[in-house]
Amino acid sequence: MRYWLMKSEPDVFSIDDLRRNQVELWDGIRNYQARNFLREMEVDDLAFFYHSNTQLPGIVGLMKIVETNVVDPTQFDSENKYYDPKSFAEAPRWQTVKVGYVATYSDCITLERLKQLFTPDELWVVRRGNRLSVMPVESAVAERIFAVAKALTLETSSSV
DNA sequence: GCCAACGTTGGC
DNA sequence: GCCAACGTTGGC
Repeated sequence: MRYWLMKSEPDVFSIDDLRRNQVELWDGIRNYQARNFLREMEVDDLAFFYHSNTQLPGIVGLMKIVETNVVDPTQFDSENKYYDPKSFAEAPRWQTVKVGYVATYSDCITLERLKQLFTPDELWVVRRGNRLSVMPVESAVAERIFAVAKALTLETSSSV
């Protein structure tokens, strides 16, 4: 089982939207490196949900991969923002996954916090100028993120 | 195949 | 809103 981090702009699609829908197709990825990671995903892999391009960027929750190698339908829809006229049904260029809601953390693990805790080699999202929206997270790093999430929850509940 | 121009991402 | 990073496009 592997761990991942996936970015989304909360104005477009947030952890609250995923909680409401429970399962969602992760569409619109049009970067080959990100797509290659999507292709590597397996059912039951876990992915951190990261809010980007927002007031308080950071990890806000957890999701699970529920279906893999899904052809992204938006590539064939000329009305869609993610339409790719160079992709053909016989050989679709863009595959993605369906994700399932697992949890929302009681507090956002902010980018600022992540930068304090992890080196750019450990967690790519803290790399300066990083634009990749889907990336792997090593197990040991994932475990440390889980520990931080747990500590935040305890902090919150004990301060009430 | 090189590289300048351009567009997008995303933190701040 | 600014701008650094960086992927993509297109002329040559």
